[in-house]
Amino acid sequence: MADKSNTQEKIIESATVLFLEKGFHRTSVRDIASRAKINISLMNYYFRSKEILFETIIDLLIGGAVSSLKEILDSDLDLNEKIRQYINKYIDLLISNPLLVSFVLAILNHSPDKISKLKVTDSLYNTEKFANQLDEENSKGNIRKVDPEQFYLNMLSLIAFPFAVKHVINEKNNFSNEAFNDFIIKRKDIIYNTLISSIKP
Amino acid sequence: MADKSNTQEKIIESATVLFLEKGFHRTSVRDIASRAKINISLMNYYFRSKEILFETIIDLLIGGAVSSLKEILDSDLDLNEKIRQYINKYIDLLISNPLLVSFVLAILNHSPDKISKLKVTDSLYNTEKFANQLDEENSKGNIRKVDPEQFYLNMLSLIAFPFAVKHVINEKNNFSNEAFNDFIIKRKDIIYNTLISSIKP
DNA sequence: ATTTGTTTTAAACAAACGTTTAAAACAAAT
DNA sequence: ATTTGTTTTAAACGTTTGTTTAAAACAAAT
Repeated sequence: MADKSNTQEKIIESATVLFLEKGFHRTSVRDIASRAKINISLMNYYFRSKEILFETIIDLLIGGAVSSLKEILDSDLDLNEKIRQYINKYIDLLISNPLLVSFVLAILNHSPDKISKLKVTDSLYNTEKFANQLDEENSKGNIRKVDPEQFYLNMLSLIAFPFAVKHVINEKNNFSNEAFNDFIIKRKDIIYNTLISSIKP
Repeated sequence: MADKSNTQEKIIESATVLFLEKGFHRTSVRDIASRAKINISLMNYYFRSKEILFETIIDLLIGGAVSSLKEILDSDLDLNEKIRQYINKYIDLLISNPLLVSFVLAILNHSPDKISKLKVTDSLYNTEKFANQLDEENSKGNIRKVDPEQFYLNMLSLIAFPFAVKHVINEKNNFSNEAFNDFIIKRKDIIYNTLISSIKP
């Protein structure tokens, strides 16, 4: 038999790049086929439709990425250390795939129904343990009283937003991709200090 | 003569809503025409192309919005008061047009060339005065030493990002649009305190 | 009443889209 | 050597896309 796995992988690889770069609607099946150097029909042969191919790739891209973040958030780590590790892991993850933020935001705003069925939901929605931890630390007098929902959103905003405006940041500061990464890596400490000083009693 | 201005406005109004909701590529000229209850050809009669109509609307939406923010940033206000006013005005602006963030982010990532020619550039790029102010306040010993670029990005992230994930926030917390606005208005103080406590000496 | 210039209309354009079809090419099993 | 099942191919499918055309409708000026 012919090499099924090979072409299937080629389709996913090419489609992933294109979907990340141009989004769903700007990417045509002919784009995908020509980049993967395969016949157009093979896209419908292996995946039943462009839509299904897209959802497959969403799962591949997002599913694995955020499950590791949820682990940290649900761990028994000390609050400060948990925040530190969460920031570091999240930023490392986004540095290795800087288009992920824009990709998710695009899906969120063009087809919100798609995201709620996906694994992102579980990992972004379930912040109960972290919220309880914040409440408990406040009861002990270790930190100020905060709305956990707002605090978590602050953390997420400071981590993710810069990747959504990467183009602007780079143009404004004449950054190369390496300079952008340096700038982002510096943010690990900055975000940590900002968040910690905002809850210090 | 017939009512030229009326139809032109109808086109802009309808196209604005659709572009904001669905973006450029998901909005067809037939969508625009049927919503404005006009003939398809009139879109090409008043604006030469869908592209030009889109750029016209970008200028209308963004141009006016951000120029008022730049005024605050370039003013001679005391640092704390400037930060306070900037946050408040920005959030008020986004509450009155909650789709603006997603709209700009979509343009940024699908056609970055478009945004650099626009008025957003001037208002987002020129943060020199604000940066100098931060440096000066540090020299006086009033605030900690900070990278102005990072601090400004923090401010922007905390303000804008929640609007980019409005859908997720609402679903997670069972928020109505009013509840979301309440949640966001509470952020005015939260963001201010977070930023100020991060630069306190 | 006729001319003039502008606005609106219906119809069609070529191009691109996602998808389907039916036959060819291929490798393994009988 | 032939059959079987899978993979690949070329061509066409019917829609939808943005845009153009040419004629009609219209209001104001002569």
